Amino acid sequence: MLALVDCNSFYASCEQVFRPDLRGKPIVVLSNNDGCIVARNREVKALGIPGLEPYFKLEPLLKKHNVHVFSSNYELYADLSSRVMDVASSFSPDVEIYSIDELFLSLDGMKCDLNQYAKKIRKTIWRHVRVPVSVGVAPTKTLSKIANHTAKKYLGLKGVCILDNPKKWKSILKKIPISDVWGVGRRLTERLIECGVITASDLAQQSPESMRKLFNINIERTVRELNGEVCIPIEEEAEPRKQIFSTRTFGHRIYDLSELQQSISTYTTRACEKLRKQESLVNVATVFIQTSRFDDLRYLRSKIVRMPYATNDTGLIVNQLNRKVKDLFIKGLPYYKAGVGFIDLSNQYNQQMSLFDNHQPSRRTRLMEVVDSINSKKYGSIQLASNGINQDWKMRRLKRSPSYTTKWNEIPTIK
DNA sequence: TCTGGGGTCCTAGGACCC
DNA sequence: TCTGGGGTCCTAGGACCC
Repeated sequence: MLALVDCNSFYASCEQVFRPDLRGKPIVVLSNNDGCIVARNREVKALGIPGLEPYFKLEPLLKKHNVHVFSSNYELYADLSSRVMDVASSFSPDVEIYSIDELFLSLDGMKCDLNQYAKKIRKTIWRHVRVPVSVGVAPTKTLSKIANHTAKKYLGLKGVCILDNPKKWKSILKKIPISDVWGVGRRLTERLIECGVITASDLAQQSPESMRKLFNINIERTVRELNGEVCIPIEEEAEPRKQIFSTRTFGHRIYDLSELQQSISTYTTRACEKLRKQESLVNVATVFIQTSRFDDLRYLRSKIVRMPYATNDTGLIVNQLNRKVKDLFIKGLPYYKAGVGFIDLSNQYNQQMSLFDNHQPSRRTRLMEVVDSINSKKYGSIQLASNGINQDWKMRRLKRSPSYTTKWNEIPTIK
């Protein structure tokens, strides 16, 4: 058996941890740049306010209902997330942290009442971190997602749902629309409904082989998982990413090549940190700049860049990419977003060397290690001048709450 | 004043070469 | 009148997740 522990409207719950006065009040959290609503708590959902909609469109409605609005505060969420993960991880030797707000726990070999155990997980996390979670228990990841979804939906279940035999999950699956199944998105929903597959139960009854032929191997896995057959195992060691991206929309439209290059330099720095963390080197990268799809002048161009050798050297990569930005840049356009992606990676310790190829000088490798170790103590202590000083293009976060747990001068005080 | 997320993986199709 | 292969690289965009 497998437990999926998932925080309830995580970002909104984080905003309440140090603001007990907001308990029971409606709260939304906005995406980067205060663009879209990305988290709504139960009270907001009850008002019928939709998620992933532009904030400026819903602002009047939110004001009318006295909804509390927060910019995203990733410093706070990341810190509270790691506390939730620490506490939850103490309940199983085998865990997989799946995203910032959810993790899978293997309960194999546990000789205990699953319902009692799930309740204890929930209660302990609340006591230690003051973040509410729901726990879904089932034999496969896909079913535990459904169990978790059910635990959240029916208040009477008190945040816990156990689907440990076919009889239990079969009756639940009939009530779950196909679009709520993990791995089934908007497009697949349309196509499945055309085939008469409306509920999760309908999908579970399809033959896995024919689903593979009609769609792809992932749907086959979903069908099998809905029947209790494990196809997607717990991965304790995160597989290294095959691609690494860092992209952002700007705080406002920018027109200036040097500002674009500052942003590319900053995003490349971030991508390089992810790259070194997973002990990879980049062979091929891509860089893009674009205008908004809502502006009259649509422009999106990207460029593939081959590195002279497999590298994790921020300085070298920034230099290579910023040269290409110059080629992509057209004067006079209102740029809205830019980004970099490392699309061909190899392992740092498993390089196929050639007698004549260049490779990264070892002093550069050591330099990167030193930079990372300095920045691990205080992020941003040391960075390239090419990132810019003022960074006027950076995103807006006008309604950000304090970083209560990660900045000395923002620690809450008790009067 | 003006506002519209970010990340990973995958694939269709065009350009180019032989 | 319309057709005629195979491989690689690159770009654009889609699908899904949170």
